[in-house]
Amino acid sequence: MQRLKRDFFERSTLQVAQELLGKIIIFGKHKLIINETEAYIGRNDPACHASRGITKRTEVMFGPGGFSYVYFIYGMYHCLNFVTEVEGTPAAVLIRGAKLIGEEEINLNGPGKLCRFLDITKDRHNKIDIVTSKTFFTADAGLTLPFKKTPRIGIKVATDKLWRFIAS
DNA sequence: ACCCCGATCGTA
DNA sequence: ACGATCGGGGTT
Repeated sequence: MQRLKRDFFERSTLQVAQELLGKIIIFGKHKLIINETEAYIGRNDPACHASRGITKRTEVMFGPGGFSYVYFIYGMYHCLNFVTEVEGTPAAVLIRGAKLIGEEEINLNGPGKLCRFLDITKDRHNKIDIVTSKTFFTADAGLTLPFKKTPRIGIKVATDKLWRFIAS
């Protein structure tokens, strides 16, 4: 198991989003395999929070890759992203689905469900450097999963982009 | 201070 | 197909 370093995240967001499939998230005592992701890329992607400029919420996306971006949505749910690209290029990969390893193999399909299960909140888990954290990080277990590309879910713009990647 | 909308989910 | 539920961000 090789921990993912800064240079893994500071690359093309589409590349990172695809390669994150099959990678491992270590979150405290939990281990999960990522099986669904979406890419949100910069100022010209109207679905990307960062396309409306830098705010308190989105500032982490403008920083270096390898940080968590956790936001609150619909008054009830949190969503987990990993920031990609180098500092100054705001982009991130939304973790839409993952499967627990070891313990009961629950499929956490949906970004809200994933965060609810792991009790991830923006107050505690936004802007964490997952390249250096000892309790929240990602790793390569040598697994590559075949996947399909589809439009992103739950957005009303840029639905022509096939930027959702789901293990198949 | 006010208003509209949202990278969701469970139920119908 | 729809409602729950409230923070974020833009506007006044």
